[in-house]
Amino acid sequence: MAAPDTSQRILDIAERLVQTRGFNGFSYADIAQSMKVTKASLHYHFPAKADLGARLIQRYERNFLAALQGIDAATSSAPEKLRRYAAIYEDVLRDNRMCLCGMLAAEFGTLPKAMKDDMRHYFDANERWLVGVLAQGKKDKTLRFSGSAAEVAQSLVGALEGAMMIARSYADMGRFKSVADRTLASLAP
Amino acid sequence: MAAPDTSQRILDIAERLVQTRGFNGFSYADIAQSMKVTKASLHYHFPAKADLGARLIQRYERNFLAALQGIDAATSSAPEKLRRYAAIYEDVLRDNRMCLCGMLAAEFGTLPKAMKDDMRHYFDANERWLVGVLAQGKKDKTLRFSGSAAEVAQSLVGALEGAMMIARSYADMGRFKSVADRTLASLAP
DNA sequence: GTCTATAGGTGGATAGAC
DNA sequence: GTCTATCCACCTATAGAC
Repeated sequence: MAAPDTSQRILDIAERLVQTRGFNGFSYADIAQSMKVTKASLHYHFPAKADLGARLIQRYERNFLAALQGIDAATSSAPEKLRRYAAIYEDVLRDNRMCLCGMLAAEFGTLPKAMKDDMRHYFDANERWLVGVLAQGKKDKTLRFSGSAAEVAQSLVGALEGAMMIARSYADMGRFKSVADRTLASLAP
Repeated sequence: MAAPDTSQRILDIAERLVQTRGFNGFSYADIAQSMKVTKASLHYHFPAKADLGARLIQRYERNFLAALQGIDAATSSAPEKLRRYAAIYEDVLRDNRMCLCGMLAAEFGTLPKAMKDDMRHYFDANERWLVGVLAQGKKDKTLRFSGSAAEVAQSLVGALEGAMMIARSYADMGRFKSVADRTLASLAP
């Protein structure tokens, strides 16, 4: 097993920094110190911070979608899929991180255009998957809800992101779990 | 009516900046430019940025609690109180702002200790008021929910903050309204 | 209270040697 | 690919005149 290449290691460290401190809350100096290289080396891999940011979101979405495919492969029950979906958020929070794109949503006003677009692309993909699960659950009567699946998907994402953000400020996992459980329970038939 | 004093005008401008760009997304130079004074003048009123941040949260909480008292004075119906509570968020969002403390929750990892404490104080006060409304609604059977009022209050705050944050990224008020309506409807008896 | 001037630090970014 | 050295813009903050 080769060591992960430098670009990937940079992304790993930058990802954690954005998730804990925000895109405006870290600098190349932070990454350089953590990797024991100079700032100049980092600019070889990612010329501008905006490049780093965009690549960060793209990789995050790719990994997230892979996790969703993993859920699809592991279970066919709609309620169980939603539980595992919420469990992904829970794992991120347990690591004291915020969702990358939830964090960027707060900083939206200061982001380069490309990052704004990539961020929305992430939420769109997210909600498309949820709409599929919700439609399936409604069809086989394992889920019940009023309104469109798209509206419910938006509510779910918003509720989980918001609960995550606040629970992190209280360093209280239980707070997140209780909200997640309540939210999923509201879809029980 | 005297013009608002300088400290208040600084707070007004800083408040909007934090709500749109985050605490790490603006500088004294931004305020100075907007007020047509020098940065040095600002330091006379708020020696350090951390002082400004803390006073910002304290004033925000005071104003928010006053708005909640206004709701209590205007109506005695629990469901109507919740609708007006959500309408406050909606008004903030319509102005292209995020909730001040929702924004700070994202930046939590980088905030001075005093600001962290003040921020949680805001959410605590917020939830205390909601718990009162929820208890009243349960008692007079105008609201129905399972679990404790405290859990529901936390879910409400999280759902509204999260929906707000994401809707702002899409510049889509409808997105927020639909989530808020759904969330309140889930408490109907 | 507000100004000019400035200190001392950090930000992102580049040139050019190795 | 990584380094040293450096640029310049910007940051928070202070001293001292007015």
